[in-house]
Amino acid sequence: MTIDELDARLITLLTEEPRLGMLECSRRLGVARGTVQARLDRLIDRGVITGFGPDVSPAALGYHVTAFVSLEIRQVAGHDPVAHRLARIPEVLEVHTITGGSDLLCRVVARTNSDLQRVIDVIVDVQGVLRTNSIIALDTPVPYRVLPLVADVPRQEGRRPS
Amino acid sequence: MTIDELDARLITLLTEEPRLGMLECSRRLGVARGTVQARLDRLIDRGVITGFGPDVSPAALGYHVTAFVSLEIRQVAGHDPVAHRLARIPEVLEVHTITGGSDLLCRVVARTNSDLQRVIDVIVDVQGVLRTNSIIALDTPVPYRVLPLVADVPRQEGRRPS
DNA sequence: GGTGAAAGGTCATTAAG
DNA sequence: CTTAATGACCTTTCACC
Repeated sequence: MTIDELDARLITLLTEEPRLGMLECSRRLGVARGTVQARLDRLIDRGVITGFGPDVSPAALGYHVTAFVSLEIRQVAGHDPVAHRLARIPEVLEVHTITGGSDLLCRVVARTNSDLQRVIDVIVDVQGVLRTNSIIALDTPVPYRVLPLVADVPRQEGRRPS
Repeated sequence: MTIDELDARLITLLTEEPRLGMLECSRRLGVARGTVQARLDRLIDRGVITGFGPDVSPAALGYHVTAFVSLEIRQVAGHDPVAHRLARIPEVLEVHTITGGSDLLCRVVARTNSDLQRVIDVIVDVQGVLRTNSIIALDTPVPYRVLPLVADVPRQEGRRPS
């Protein structure tokens, strides 16, 4: 249940040049085209690759403010109902249930700081939300990425073959 | 500097069925193929779409633990040097500079809870890091998504035409 | 390995801001 | 007048059998 070095190279290649065809991939990787196709299919139905969706930048859409909002909620029948209501807010990009003093952590975007106030007001109005605490992301020196992880997996396996 | 309804429909379509060709897109959207291509190109070089990379699931690679680690750092000449060093750790998927009591917020993954301890140890060893505080994400009821936001932008523009 | 089907580019025409 | 959409044509390239 893991990936080998060829898989890692394939993922890396596809990440760097996503619009590459299978044939081009096979040439660059130095393997047969059928191999590439088979590897890709396996990665997809093993759930390693979940999709090829276009990556959209909220900032380019005018949402220049990112914040992490932690919520305390009324804990009745699980956290799910609150999370479900939060999911209906477009500016809420992500929700986690967490350990520590708070119950939920949301990643939120807004057009401006005062727009963030509006979004937070919407969140506070969600039934079951008791308190919020917001932290603004001023800058993102390391944007989300998984490539280093992908490249690392085969090396770890190499050291400790399962 | 925003997107219209056709752009939103195109992004939505491509997100739901990423392996669609331009021709198929044009058919589904009811516009000419050249239009789809032109729109896509414009979205890409306006920075709205940043890439088509394969979405990799860390969980499928064996990294079942996600945590948010906030750091206090020695504030010398900017936060950049520390962030730069953090970027060399594969398990660190994301780094933000933030407001509030801490200076940096990292999204981190690990194979297990005790593996998380190892990763945190690596982070603590980074030069300039004074203190860490970790919050584990137990569950993710709303995984990262931008589609609702994308669908919302044209509607907002429609209401308040610029 | 061959074949049908797209991608990707250019162009002239037309429409709309 | 500028910008965008359209349909037509063409060549290269790929996906599938």
